[in-house]
Amino acid sequence: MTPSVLPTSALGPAIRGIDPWASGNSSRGEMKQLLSEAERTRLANIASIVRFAKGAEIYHADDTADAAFNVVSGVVKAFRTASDGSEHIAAFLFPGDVFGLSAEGRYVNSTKAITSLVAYQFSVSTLRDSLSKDAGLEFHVICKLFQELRQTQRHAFLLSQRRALSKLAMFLQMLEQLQTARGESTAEIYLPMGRSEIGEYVAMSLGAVSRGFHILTRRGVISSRDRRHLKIVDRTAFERLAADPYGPFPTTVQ
Amino acid sequence: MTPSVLPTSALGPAIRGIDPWASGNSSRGEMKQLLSEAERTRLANIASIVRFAKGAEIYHADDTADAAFNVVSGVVKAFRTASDGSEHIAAFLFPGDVFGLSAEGRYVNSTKAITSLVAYQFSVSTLRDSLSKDAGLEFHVICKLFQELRQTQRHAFLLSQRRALSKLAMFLQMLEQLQTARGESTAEIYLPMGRSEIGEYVAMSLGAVSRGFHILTRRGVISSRDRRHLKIVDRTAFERLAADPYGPFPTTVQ
DNA sequence: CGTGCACTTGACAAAAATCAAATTTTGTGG
DNA sequence: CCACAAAATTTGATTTTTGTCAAGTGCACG
Repeated sequence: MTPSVLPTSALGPAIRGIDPWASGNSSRGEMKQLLSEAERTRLANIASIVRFAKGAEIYHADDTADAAFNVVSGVVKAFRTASDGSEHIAAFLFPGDVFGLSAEGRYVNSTKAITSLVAYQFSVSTLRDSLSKDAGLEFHVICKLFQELRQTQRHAFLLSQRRALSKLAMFLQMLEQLQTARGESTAEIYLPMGRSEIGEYVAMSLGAVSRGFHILTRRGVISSRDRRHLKIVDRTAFERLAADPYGPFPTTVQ
Repeated sequence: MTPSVLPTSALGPAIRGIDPWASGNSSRGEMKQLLSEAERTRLANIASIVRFAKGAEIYHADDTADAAFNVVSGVVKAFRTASDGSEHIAAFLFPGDVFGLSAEGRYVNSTKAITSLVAYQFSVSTLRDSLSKDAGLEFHVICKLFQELRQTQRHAFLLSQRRALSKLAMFLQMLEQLQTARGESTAEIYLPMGRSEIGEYVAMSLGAVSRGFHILTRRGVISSRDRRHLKIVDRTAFERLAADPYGPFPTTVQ
């Protein structure tokens, strides 16, 4: 982990999420910037910007957790290597997400940039000080944690599906919703990760993932411009496969 | 949801968990009371004690989330019913756990008491006021969220296993560790839930769960006094099956 | 413009889901 | 405390699905 350090940018760290305590939650799928201008500026002062090349490891599971990160651009995978060498991906982290958040402990997962990555880096001890002095910030951490918890519950639900096609459809639905939440176009779904990484996230063999996409295409549910850009053609069939009782971005936990 | 309301007890609400910011984390598996005496008393003043009979529904998914709960004794399941009628259990909640925590939103899961249950009940709006006035309490909520997030990540990891025996072993390991964490005896593992509920949590058919226990018994890995009380006989074989790269209670997230 | 790595595809085996029937437990009302 | 009914669990036979292993194929990067 030896990234190049750049001067901190003007805007400052950004945490995207939903306020679970907000009243009207009409805009399903909308994630807003949780931090105020002032908070972002304050955080910028204790952060540095780091870059990682595609494929670079950011930290390794069980390393001492002395830094936390906030994604500016790019995508990160958080994974754990099992004793038999297989990898399980616990989460994909997108711009506005936070990872490594902790202190005086050890990282649970390894993290790796799956695209070229720009992120804010925080010293965990410094961050903790700032947190304890700023109730507003502390509150926003709670909001973000709520969101991560929900996202992980959805992942668990995805994994509980028995049919490969359902898993894939739910996975695509998640990506699409995250794309929407980031305010990007929904015309096409972009897959920043490879087939085997999808397999490691949805718990299917590489072969089954490939086959699954093939079948979805043959059935006219999706169509793809190339391996990483696809479109939902038959929305009805897609939703039926992805029937996810957990909506896009609800408001409550458990 | 029409529980009997009793006068609030002396001790007050209790939240069990680990402080992810605590320095030395030597005592793996230890969960401590996160709230101070004062905090518990303060919370007791805005809570009422409620009882639910075994099998009673506490609230239903998509209901308006106007109350949060803190388990005093008994076990709760948080689940979601899929469109095809099948149920997926997102979590089991034990004494010291919190559920329904949210405000002005709708519950994500349904919850049901799987044993007779005693819990503290909070009005979500009142609780939110207390939270915003008490930074210490806010901090402890963060701690508890960290722990729930970790637990959910473990659940996801369990679900990513392909072999039925591994899933079961990991499930038993979780129960055992929670038992330890609650300070109960570890001589025997107690299963408060039925076989089908186990299946709904680990994503296996009822039959596969039953067969799985049978095989573990036949192989001499476990032995059971009755359906709900079992012992680990061959610890080595057990750990090999349950090889869980996520330890009992680590300190970091992602 | 080649050379690898990532992906696809095929054949087969293994594991768990399903469906159905037999048993055991649990809870209830005499 | 016992007999019965209902519910939960075990067990068996069969089918479906996905994992595995092994070739191909093609896209991407140097």
